[in-house]
Amino acid sequence: MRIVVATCQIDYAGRLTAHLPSAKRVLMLKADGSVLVHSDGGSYKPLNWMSPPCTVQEDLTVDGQMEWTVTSKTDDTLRIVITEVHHDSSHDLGIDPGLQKDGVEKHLQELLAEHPATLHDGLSLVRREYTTAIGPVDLMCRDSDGLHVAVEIKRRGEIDGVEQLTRYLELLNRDPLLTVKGPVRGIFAAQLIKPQARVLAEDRGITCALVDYNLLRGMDDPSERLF
Amino acid sequence: MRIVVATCQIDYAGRLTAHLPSAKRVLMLKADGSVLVHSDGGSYKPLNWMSPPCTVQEDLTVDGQMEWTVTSKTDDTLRIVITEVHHDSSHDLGIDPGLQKDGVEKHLQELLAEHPATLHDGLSLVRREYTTAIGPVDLMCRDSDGLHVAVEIKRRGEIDGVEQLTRYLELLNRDPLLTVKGPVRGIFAAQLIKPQARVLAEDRGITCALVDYNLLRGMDDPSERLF
DNA sequence: AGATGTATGTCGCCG
DNA sequence: CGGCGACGTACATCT
Repeated sequence: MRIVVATCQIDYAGRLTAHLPSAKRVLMLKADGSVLVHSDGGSYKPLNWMSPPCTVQEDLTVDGQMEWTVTSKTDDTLRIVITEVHHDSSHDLGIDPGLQKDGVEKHLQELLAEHPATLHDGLSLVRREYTTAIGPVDLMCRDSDGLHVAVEIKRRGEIDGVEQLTRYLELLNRDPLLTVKGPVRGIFAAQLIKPQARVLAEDRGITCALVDYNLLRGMDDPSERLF
Repeated sequence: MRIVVATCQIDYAGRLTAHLPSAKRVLMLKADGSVLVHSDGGSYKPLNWMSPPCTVQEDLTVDGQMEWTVTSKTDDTLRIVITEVHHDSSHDLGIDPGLQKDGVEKHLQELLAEHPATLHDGLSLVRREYTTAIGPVDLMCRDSDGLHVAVEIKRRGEIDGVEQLTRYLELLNRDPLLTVKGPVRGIFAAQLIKPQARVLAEDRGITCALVDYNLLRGMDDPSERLF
């Protein structure tokens, strides 16, 4: 990792064209050749960047300015003209052990697969990621009467999630094997359900279920968790 | 902007929970208080971060390690325990003049609104952002026979864009005022059209039009442009 | 402030 | 490698 603080102006040409007027900025050159241009504000997104794989070529212009030309395989180019270098240092970071995540949709799905009855009394799991022609249903369950129940899980329940579940239900209810005892019902499960999504779901006869992640996690075997 | 290269371990708790084991990483502290944790790979996205507005509190643990606690208004927290500092420098960057972008969908739309005939011979503009109940049609045009033509513009033409135009056409073709002389046709215009999108569009009777951005820009009045 | 649509989105999974 | 969906999506724009 090389870190350069420099007064520079930048031109990017790729999917779009962009220009950065001359100013003092931070340039990060990662080991894989990727380049990030950061200012002192904004968010984690750089002003400009080049994703790997790419190559950096360092040149000197006729008037003695340093110029970097970053080129990707897809012909995107980032041209950085450096007027003044304020800082330049390199650091060997090694390979990062990586990030351990917890609490995303996949994890919610695992927990609900273990405890389907928290969604509706008497509910039991048939299959996780139940495959259909238009995509996998998060959880396929059966209630105490033997009726099938399709569960769509979201961290945040919005309208598109209800649409997704509606499409699944439409398809599933054409399957004679699943509808022997009656139609397949739907449960829309999320940690937070937006009012519009709730209205749409209930209008379509889909049950909404709020998921308490911390409660579920507490029910889970703590010895399996790292933290 | 403060840049620290340090051996550190990190815990994040917010919308999700995440943990980073001890390793050498680059920490960027921006003037607005935001913090970015970068490794030597990946893309422009940091391993972990905290978006502004947030505050950084610097402490010393009982065993003499440096510890940063970054807190946001929404109670997200990022805890960074630093074992060893390899580099630490601060730089006054000032306010960045900002990025000038060129070639995004909006700009394409402006250019095509000025030159609709490049999409199809004899085409003339009726209205940009033609409002319907399900959203605005990018360009509403009329051809040399007086038939209405709805144009959907994308930088990259993919299936969802075709779906969008299909929905518009379905609705527009129910309007007796627009269909006096015949049905409303569709043109799917993009700088690049993916094969699947092209197949779907043509199957639905939608014409595909590749847009040559540089050509259009050349037709445009150059005195209006900055570069 | 909330809803909507775009993004040089990126990332990961699965075929 | 392409398609598809999730993301701590971020971000701008409009209501």
